[in-house]
Amino acid sequence: MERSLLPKNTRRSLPMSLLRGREAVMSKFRPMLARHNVSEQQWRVLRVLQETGPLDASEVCERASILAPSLTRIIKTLVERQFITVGKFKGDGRRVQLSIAPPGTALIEELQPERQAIYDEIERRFGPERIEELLDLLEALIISQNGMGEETALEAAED
Amino acid sequence: MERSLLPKNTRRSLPMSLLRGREAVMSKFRPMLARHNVSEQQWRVLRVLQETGPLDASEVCERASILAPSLTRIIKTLVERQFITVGKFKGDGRRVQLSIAPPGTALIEELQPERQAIYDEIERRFGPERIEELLDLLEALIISQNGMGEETALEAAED
DNA sequence: CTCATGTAATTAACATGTTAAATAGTTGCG
DNA sequence: CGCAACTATTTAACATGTTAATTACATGAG
Repeated sequence: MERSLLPKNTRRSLPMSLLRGREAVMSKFRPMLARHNVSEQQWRVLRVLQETGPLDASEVCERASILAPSLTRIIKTLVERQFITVGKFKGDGRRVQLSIAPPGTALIEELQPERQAIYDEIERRFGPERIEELLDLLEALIISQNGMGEETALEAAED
Repeated sequence: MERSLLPKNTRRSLPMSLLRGREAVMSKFRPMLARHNVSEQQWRVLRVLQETGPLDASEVCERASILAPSLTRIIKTLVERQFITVGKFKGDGRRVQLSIAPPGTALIEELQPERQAIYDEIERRFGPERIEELLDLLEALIISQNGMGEETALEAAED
């Protein structure tokens, strides 16, 4: 059976489409975050800590899809603004324990209604069923490509 | 009919899933680009110019999903490496005309086989039909959210 | 023609992405 | 115990994302 050729044009490219799709969604949330002087990434860190409870930095990186050097910088600003606290991780002196602080929780709760409204509008335009379909496909995509994440397909194909 | 609530957790969030999906795919291409000292964004500029022919900067921004200030910097490095050339745009002194140069074309052609192999591997793991499904859904998502791109859903809902 | 307005590109300033290297603490083996 | 190898985090250096301001040119109303 024949393999597909590469995407003919950049409009039909998977990385480009994922990027533009993300931008289409995030452009709705960005103004809200900007009004509260919180970056996307800072917001993701807050949400992860709120949702999961105290975590070490590596876990936050994993769950928020942020690289460790970026997180180091983000931690500084979030601590300065008292949205999170940094403590020692019990039993391993290398790790740091990150926890959300009351002002962080307050911010999340304050933004909750507007987040809901934005999400509703996105859902209304795109359709609730298609959102679920898309989330399912994305999850399947991620699972299908994981393992040997950083080696090239060429190397994998040479096994 | 009831509206859906916000995604319970960050794993099922549309922006996060799109980000992780893109990362899952790009991690396969990144090593190839790194070996040739080309960034993702530089590569997108080259591909757009190769595919479409000479364009002004705004068009490249649009097609490559790169903001104008980033493109200004990228142009400098691509010109230094002689991958593109910058000329005057006929009939409008504000615009610049970007064109791919022979070394740029050569790079794209040189990488073509490896790109194909990587793409084939991604397709093999995820499934050709699901790739098309995903691309269709992403296109529909983008179309559904466009127009009033930078206003908030709250404002849109207040009409 | 002229000036106010609008647009394309650049610059500025700061946050984040990204890879490599450095630091500090941990673990296991002899 | 003592050291080699490993792991978590940080730092460094540079590219890009992002918004606001600036510059240069274009356009249209009067």
